Amino acid sequence: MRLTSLADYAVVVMAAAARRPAGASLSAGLLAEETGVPLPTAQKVMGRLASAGLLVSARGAGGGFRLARAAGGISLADIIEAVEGPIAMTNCIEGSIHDCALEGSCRVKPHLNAANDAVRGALQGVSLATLAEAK
Amino acid sequence: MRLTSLADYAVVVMAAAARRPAGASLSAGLLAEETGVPLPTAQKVMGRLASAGLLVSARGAGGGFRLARAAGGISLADIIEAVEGPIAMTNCIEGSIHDCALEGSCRVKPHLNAANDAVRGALQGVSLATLAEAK
DNA sequence: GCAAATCGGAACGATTTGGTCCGATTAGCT
DNA sequence: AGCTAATCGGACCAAATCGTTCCGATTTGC
Repeated sequence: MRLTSLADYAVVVMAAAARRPAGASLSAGLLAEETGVPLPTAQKVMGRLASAGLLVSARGAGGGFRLARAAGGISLADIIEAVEGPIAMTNCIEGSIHDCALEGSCRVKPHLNAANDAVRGALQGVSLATLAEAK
Repeated sequence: MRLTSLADYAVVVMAAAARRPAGASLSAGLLAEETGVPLPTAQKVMGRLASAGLLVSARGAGGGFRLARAAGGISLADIIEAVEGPIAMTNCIEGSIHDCALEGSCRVKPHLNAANDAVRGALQGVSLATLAEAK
């Protein structure tokens, strides 16, 4: 139940981006310097955020990133899923993966499913706009 | 945001133990056979559950494990913490660890703290008695 | 006193993760 | 129009964690 360092960095970077004027072009170098995240790591993180559709990227000189949606429309769950993959406490909750030998006779799966929804709901309730607030 | 396989197995084993009459002596071999969890893995998991205080163990022939408390007094969060360690989404939330270079100037930490409490609350709200129900 | 059964901890291999680097692409300037 | 500089995108490699297995310590029952 711990999120990876990359996801942690992703939250920090996204919050920094949300504090900037909307529509401005943010380079990975700029946000890395502002947040203190090492540049190569920031590049990797922002790349994943872009391919997940949370950031839109522009290549070449003068390029960079910008938020794909308003900060209020991006949730903490979105950011975590962009970097870590689907939020599923167990493999058997993800629809496509069935590598659990106990599946079929497992008695606890439905309960875990409910718990997973509760956790996911808690993370979906936190918007990027909130994360960017001064506190 | 995915729990490890060991924690997953721990939930399955604990639910199986809770379905048995309270006070009975359950050996690792018995629960392994009943749940389908490989025996060596079940041993390791139950060892951790015992040292965390969720199970009490008795050594020697005729020994085994039994629940330390009633099933209603054990939460899903307890089981996960016994196997995985404290539920803390980021290192900086755990009090004793301070290996984040951003700490001190980090703007998002208080918000993550609130999110962490929400997740933890969702897991504490699920009791082992519920998990042991037929569905 | 002996033997069987069970827990406890240590060691190994595999998978995932985190970090770094170099190539592809595009705008802006000369 | 060509060139240069800046920036993203993907591939590669080291490190840590996780999962599994095995063997030794301990205790009851005969």
